[in-house]
Amino acid sequence: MQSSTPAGRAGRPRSAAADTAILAATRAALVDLGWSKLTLGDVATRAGVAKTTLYRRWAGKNELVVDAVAELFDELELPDRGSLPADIEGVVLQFAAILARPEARSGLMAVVAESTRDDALRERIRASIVERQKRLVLEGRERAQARGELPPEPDAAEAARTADLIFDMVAGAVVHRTLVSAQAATEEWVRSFTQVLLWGLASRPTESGGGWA
Amino acid sequence: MQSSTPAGRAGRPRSAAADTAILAATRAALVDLGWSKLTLGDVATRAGVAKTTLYRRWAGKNELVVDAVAELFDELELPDRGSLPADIEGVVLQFAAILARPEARSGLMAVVAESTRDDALRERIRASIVERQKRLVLEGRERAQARGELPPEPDAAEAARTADLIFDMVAGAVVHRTLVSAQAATEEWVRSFTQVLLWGLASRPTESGGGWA
DNA sequence: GTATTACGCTACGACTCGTAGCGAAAGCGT
DNA sequence: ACGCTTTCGCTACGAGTCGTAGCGTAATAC
Repeated sequence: MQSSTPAGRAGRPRSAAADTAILAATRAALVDLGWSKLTLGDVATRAGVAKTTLYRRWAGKNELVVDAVAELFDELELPDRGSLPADIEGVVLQFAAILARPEARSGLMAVVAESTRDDALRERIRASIVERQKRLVLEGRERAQARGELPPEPDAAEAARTADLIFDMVAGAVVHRTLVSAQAATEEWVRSFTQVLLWGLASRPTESGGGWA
Repeated sequence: MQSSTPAGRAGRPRSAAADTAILAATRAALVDLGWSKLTLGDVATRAGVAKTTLYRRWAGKNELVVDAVAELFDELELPDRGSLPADIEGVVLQFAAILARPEARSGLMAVVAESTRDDALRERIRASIVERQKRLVLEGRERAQARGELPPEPDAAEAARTADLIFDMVAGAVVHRTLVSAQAATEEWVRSFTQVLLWGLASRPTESGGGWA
């Protein structure tokens, strides 16, 4: 016999308020201290919970920061600006605005760095951030196809490869511009970037050889 | 009266061998431990020097890792493959090969993350890695112009902006592909990426409005 | 009411940090 | 050859963080 509660075990349930408080405290600590000087003890104090509570829910600093940063990117949405170039510019500007926030800057790159030696962490990042935001590429393409700006995709595998390429180019360029080159992704820059991306994509063959434009 | 030695102060000179040993030991430690678990004491032991010697030469872990990683990218060179697309594909593949090495993966992203909160560190990265490798973009453009594949640049400022855009797109996309998406930059991927980049750039107006193609 | 789980708190050994102090070693200039 | 200057290796140190264990209490399901 199953219990009446869905997946509920017996006993005192975990406080959902504590979760949100901890994640918010983590972001605040990232702003004040950055990743390397962030300590779990400090986060616990800021959140008003015991350090042990933190260790009961997260395996370590990496996992905690991934979850704290992942929430930031959930506010991304694809604005309907009327045309594909305008849509892309809009979402890129949103992405740049998030990366301009210190809690995203220091946190995101740090966990990516750690993930190069931790497969489980990399998978956590992929699932909770990367794959989650790839929706924007897919939505954008669907909307452009509905507008007639893009042709339908004949080959599903090729379409997936193209989506991956776009995502790597967009996210990579914006991250590199803002974090490595340390220059703001201004509207002018975004416009130039979008133009290069779209014209370049227009040249892509559908596999056989010729472009579709 | 100046001393005869160029910039030499009196006293025992610093061992150049120690520098190379320390940087090599740092890369070895990055491979074995990654950035977060790398300790300066361990590096000193691996290099066969005292921990105090290390602190006399570098301010901290960040600066040390920047120097250790920067050396990796100095082996990049622009191969002459006969055409601009082929040249780009060649250098991108080299870049991807370096990023495939664990000492580059974990080290580079970690110091970039730290640099978001440390202006001096960011400047050190910019000078010793970013600006240093931007030469590849400039060389590639010059060579393509000599071949007649690209027109001469009328506006120097616009040319610099374009070079920055190219660098952000190339480095960003490769880094994102290999480190975040965690997929190898295969020849097929590099070919697709290069095609998009070049076709996109071909569309760029020289400022007035029309493309030059 | 009872079983079960989460929570807050304290304390702990192990480890790393960055620095200070010392004597010895290695060049530089005369 | 000789002193001057700087670096080097070594040891030791207080401060801080880590992750865990143990305990009594609080909150929920049955």
